[in-house]
Amino acid sequence: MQQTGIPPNKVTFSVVLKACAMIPALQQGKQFHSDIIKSGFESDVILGSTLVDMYVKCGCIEDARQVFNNMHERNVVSWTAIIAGYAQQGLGKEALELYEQMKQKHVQPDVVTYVVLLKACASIAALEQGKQLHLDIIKSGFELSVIVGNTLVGMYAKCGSIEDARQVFNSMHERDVVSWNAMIAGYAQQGLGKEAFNFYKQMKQEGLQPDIATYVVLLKACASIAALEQGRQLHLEIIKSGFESDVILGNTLVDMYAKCGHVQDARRVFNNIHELNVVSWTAIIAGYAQQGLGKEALDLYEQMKQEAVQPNIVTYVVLLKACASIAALEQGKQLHLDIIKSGLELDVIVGNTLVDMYAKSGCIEDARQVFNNMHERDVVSWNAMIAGYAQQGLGEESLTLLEQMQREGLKADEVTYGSVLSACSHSGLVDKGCQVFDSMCKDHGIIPTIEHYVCMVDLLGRAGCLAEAENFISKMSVPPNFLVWMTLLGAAKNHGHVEIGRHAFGCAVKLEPENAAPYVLLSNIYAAAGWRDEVANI
DNA sequence: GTAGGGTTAG
Repeated sequence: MQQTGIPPNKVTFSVVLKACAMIPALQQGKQFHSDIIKSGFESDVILGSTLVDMYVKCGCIEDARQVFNNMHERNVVSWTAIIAGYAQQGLGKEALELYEQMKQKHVQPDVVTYVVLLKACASIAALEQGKQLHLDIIKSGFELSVIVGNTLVGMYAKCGSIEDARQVFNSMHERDVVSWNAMIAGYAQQGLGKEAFNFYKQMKQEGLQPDIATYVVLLKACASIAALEQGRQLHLEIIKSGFESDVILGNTLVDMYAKCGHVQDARRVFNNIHELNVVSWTAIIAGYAQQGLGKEALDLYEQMKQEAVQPNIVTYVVLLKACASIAALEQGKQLHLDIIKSGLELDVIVGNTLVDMYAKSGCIEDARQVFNNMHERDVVSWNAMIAGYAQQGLGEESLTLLEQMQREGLKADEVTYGSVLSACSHSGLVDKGCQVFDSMCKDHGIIPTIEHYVCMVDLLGRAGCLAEAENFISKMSVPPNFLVWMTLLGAAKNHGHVEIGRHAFGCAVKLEPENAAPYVLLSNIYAAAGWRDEVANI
């Protein structure tokens, strides 16, 4: 067209931008953007909205925002396009903030706006805001739309409120296969595999045909509860339905078999996928890694590279976890280089996984270096580093990091405190550990888990404060479990404390009468004390 | 003849 010299008009540009969004093709999109400016169509509201959508679909939310900010005129479509962009990137907070601005400008939301806002809530599990939107939707009468109903079901399910999802589903005037899929997916996400299958049965009874997404969500339900037999049954149905060549379904089957512990079956499905993509490779690599077969996982990575499939963030995370599980430091370092080459080292999740890999491989200095070089750190980053110090028994360092993290305004969570307490215990920092525990409960409002209690008993017990440990157990807000008593019993053994040992033994045996471990420890205590008859008796 | 939306893979 350009060769014939016919000048493109607004409609032409609109159509080609849509093509760029579909592929997606950022470079060509940018070229058209500059052509639009040259042609003087810049201020057209339709082209502006299309440009926003093109940048969104190409993953460039910043460029989309810039176009949006420079628009002379903005209507509901323009606002919806940019809000959808933030929602798709998982930036639900920013999306909801834009909605507030939109209302201030007196632009009325329509059905599509509500759909993308609900998706924004789903992306950040903002249940309260989702409920408020639900009320607005009812007021506007949009709840009769099937798409709105389906989105509400998905929003409630992703926010963890499966009851609300069910209520919306039941009240819907019209349902299609997506409605059923959304409900089944909701149950699968919550690990409620049985309910998911009940819905599937009901769906078929009502005469609806399952589609590819139905099978995908059902297989996820199987994976979540390791229901191998139902997974096999579905596999047969998929073959009968003719969907077996679908790559997404194939990848989901690989994942289902792997999560059910049948990596051989996973491999068989993998070998039959016609067009293996990065997800297929990642799924099978993750399958081997989850089974503790780190070497096989790394071998597959080599094959993947030979097939010229480009790994992405998820692939690297899975591979680093495989390295960490077998402490394969050399391969981990090689992966680190590959990650730097691919430009993905700035991703927070990748950084966190690198810290964890180095720490688990015993290279605390390398872990710290990655940690220091990270551009952005979240609570997981700090937890990974602190856990590394805890594993090395470096109590002071973990305490310093806890303080530093709090100074930087991050909230330590139960995982952080678990690591810090464990580090204190291994370093003999009794007073510090007790202070941290008190501060965790009183200043930070964290309810201690049984793991925290075990740590505290270990901390006191190791230091020889057995009476304090026993007293601590008597004041716990949850009933002490077997491990708590075993920890006290172990401490009693190490410090030759017969009375407390007997008490801990009695409580442990009450909880797990079949377990031989308490008997072994108590007999050791008696033996050390020279009580031969008691040893024989036990 | 032109713009934004629902379920679904690692």
